[in-house]
Amino acid sequence: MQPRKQHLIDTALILFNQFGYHTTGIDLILAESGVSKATLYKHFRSKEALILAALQLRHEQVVSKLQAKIEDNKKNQETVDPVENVLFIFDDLNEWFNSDTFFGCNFINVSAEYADPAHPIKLFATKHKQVIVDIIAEQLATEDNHEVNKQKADQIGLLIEGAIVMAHTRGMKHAALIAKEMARHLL
Amino acid sequence: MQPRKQHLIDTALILFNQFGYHTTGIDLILAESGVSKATLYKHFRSKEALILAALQLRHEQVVSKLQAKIEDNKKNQETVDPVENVLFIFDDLNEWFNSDTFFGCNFINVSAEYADPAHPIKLFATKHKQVIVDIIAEQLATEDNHEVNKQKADQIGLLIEGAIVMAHTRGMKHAALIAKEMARHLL
DNA sequence: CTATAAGTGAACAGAACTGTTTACGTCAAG
DNA sequence: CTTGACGTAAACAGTTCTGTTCACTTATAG
Repeated sequence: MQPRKQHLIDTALILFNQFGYHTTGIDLILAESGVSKATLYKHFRSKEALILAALQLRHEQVVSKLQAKIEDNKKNQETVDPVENVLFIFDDLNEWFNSDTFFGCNFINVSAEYADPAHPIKLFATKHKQVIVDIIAEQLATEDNHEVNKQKADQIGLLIEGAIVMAHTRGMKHAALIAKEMARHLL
Repeated sequence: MQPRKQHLIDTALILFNQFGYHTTGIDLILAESGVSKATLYKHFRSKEALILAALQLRHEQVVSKLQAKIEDNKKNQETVDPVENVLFIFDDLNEWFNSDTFFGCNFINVSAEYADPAHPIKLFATKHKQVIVDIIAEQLATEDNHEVNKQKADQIGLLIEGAIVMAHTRGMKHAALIAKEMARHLL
């Protein structure tokens, strides 16, 4: 990956998340990144392609951080505890909400702006959410009863979404702690 | 309220919700409503004013439906049951998710598009969410301990947001039933 | 040294939007 | 029957966006 291209994606991801996908124009991304317009359109054939690349980056960030933490937990545990191996997610959310880089979830936000369920951008967001829940289900897996695991994973997923929206639209930075208590109660 | 003005607001609300706030241009609203541009700008000084009017309408719809159901429940109960007086919300959500007029929550969506917390549109969305939670807290009120009620109301609010996002971004129309089970468990 | 790939800057086209203005209908109430 | 509020149609101004093009520069590997 050429450095300019990567820099464009990095910059675009931040700006899209902070200001929205329609609101953020190409020119702002160019000004902020210091890249010329011709270069942008050499690497991406449209704004939509750049949005998808930014979402792809975010997806990889989230998934790899999640999996790294899971690996880490497994190393530091002699006995694997499926509950604790999921609850840490809410601590991560808590950190995120209280950072100065929290402007809501890219995928929830982009879903709001690209409403058509058949739109590639919306499809990507849907897929991302599904992947996260699948990873959670995997963590909750015990020897038996996969159906129950999937149900519990959906419940955790619902709590995550709820916490993000609560933190973003109501500004309640402690939403992750509320969700964590609820998750502990349910698991 | 003049009929044209009301018709503009009604049309705008539907289109904004279905297609998004930036995507939906003035011209689409005019074409769909059959009203002229001059008339629109006689009633609203800007697109933003029309958005706020549409959100106000939606706010009133949600609040009045909620309160009507609460009144109804109180009449049909000899003993007031705070839990059942809140759980019905998820049945309403379930109907909504399975209707053909579900395109996510107006206020969550508009929060995604207008990210600046000081923007009047975002402020309106924040206020709406707070009003809903306050109504729920009121329902959960017993003789003592208001602090606990507020906490439980926030939990219910979180479940509602989670269900909406789950239904909207992942297309899971049964999300309200999942949330209802979780709510019953928590209350 | 030179060929090639990558990038710049600036102008431009074309589309889409918001918002304004003007000249012209319609219709009910006094 | 006329006045005034309400509405229409259409052209227009002005801005903002995406996307294209082209002449020119820089960096680097062989």
